[in-house]
Amino acid sequence: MLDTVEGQYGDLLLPEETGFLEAYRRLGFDAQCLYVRLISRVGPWFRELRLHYPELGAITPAVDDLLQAGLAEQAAGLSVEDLGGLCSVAELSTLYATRAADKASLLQQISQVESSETGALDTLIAADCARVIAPAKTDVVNLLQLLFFGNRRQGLTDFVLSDLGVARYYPYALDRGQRLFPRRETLEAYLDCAACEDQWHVLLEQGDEKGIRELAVAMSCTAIRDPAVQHRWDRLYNRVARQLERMGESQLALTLYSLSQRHPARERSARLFEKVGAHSQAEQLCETIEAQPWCEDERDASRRILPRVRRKLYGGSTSRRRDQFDQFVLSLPHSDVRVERQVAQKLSGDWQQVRYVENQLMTALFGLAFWEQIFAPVPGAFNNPYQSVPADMYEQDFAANRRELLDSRLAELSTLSLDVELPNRWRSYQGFQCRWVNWRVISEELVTNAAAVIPREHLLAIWQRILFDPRENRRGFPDLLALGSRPGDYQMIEVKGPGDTLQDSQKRWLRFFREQGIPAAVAHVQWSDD
DNA sequence: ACCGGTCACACACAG
DNA sequence: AACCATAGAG
DNA sequence: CTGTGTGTGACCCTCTATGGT
Ligand SMILES: [Mn+2]
Ligand SMILES: [Mn+2]
Repeated sequence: MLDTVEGQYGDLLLPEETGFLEAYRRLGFDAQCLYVRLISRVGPWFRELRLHYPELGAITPAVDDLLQAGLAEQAAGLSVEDLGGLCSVAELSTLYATRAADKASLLQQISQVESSETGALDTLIAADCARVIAPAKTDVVNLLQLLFFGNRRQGLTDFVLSDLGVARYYPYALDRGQRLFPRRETLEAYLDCAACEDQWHVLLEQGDEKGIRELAVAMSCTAIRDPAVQHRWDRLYNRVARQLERMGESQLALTLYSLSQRHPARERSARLFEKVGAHSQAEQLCETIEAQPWCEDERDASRRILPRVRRKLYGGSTSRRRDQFDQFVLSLPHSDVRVERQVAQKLSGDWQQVRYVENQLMTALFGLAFWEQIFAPVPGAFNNPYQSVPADMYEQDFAANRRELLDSRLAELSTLSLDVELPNRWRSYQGFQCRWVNWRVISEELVTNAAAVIPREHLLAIWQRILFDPRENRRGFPDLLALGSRPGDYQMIEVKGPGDTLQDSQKRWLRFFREQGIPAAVAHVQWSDD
């Protein structure tokens, strides 16, 4: 990891960071291993006496090595809480010759005895005849990890899971010359946003409303953001503003939403305008939205809000035509089994098979059909070898960034036999991590059957719509897929129990299916026993 | 980004 | 003794 | 009746040693 980061980002490392690289490389092998062990554990403090790593030989020289290199530090004091983390109840009882009902009260007693943090530490060191240490420079390691992975979620465990084969990643071409952080300033901008996110999480967890307001004000003061991290800020704006809404801080929420260029900022703003009685502003914003919606979900929301607002402004009534979908009603008894399963069971006599697949099947077929395009080496798409999807998978320009690739693949798919091609793809890629394919659920048999029965034109239409907006259109598929034995003999069925209604994403797919002549229906369940 | 985000769904409430 | 949560491991 | 908001549960390597209650 260090070599990769140095190669890719060596020029924008600070002296402390290059210093870390040198110091680590100068360590003996055992000390290097120990350092990795320590930073992988909770800590921060460790009793040297309790470090058992048979593969490392003696611990003491390794610790000496780390201390000398400045990659570990000795404790100068220990809070009673930290002491409790390092010692079991039995050990504490012996150390302080006391007993107590539970660990908490034992520590309570100890805090009476120990007047200072050095006291607790000295007691422990005297008993252990060994040091208490913590790994140092962990913040530098975090930074290097960020540079390696391009995100803050992944870390050393991803190496292990990959080595073990628990997670296998498709060997896509990775261009380390393409940098997520071209300059130090980009990195710093990312870290600024990250710090703000952390602060937000803390405040939210503490329910600190005053702190949240202050954070919001601070966020709204810096309006100029590095474009490379703008969408990160937008996500944070939306989250904080949503919380401000709940706190009744409409104005502050509106300010943050106005800085965000990410759904649902405008939808929420329109709702807020309506709520505070600024109907003409709500109207204006809805008109803006409908002139150029950021996504279909936003457009749908606006179409609900705008007529309502206009009614309030100008009176009158506008009748909205309701969606009409193919539907039927089923009577079922109450049961522990999910309604979807019950309906599948009930319908199974009419079909070859009825599968409860929800979003999983169509997304999987999409993933299999466009695997090579998804994993194509588009600049910036892959920052590390452990990704299950390109970085821009859910961005608006995913398809635009791969236009030619996708077009030629679409042309291929319109001539290939899909009931051969899709199972072939399944076998080629089986087990490789891909966000579109849940291998646990999608069997080769299911892919084969689906591809044999669902007409090519239907699949192509569905895939085109997914490509149009991969973020939104990967959800909302009906619960059930009923397959017959002949091409074209199938139906998708959305099950609705009593009190459940179609969601916007579900309506959008159902409307699309209706337009395309794709067989789909809604099964309304009523309880037969009440 | 510190077990969170995403999805489907049940339920409550307002008009 | 039975049970549960957690950390650490590959 | 519709449109909303809110809260719940399931799902994301898996096994085991340890320690606490
Ligand atoms: Mn469902
Ligand atoms: Mn359903």
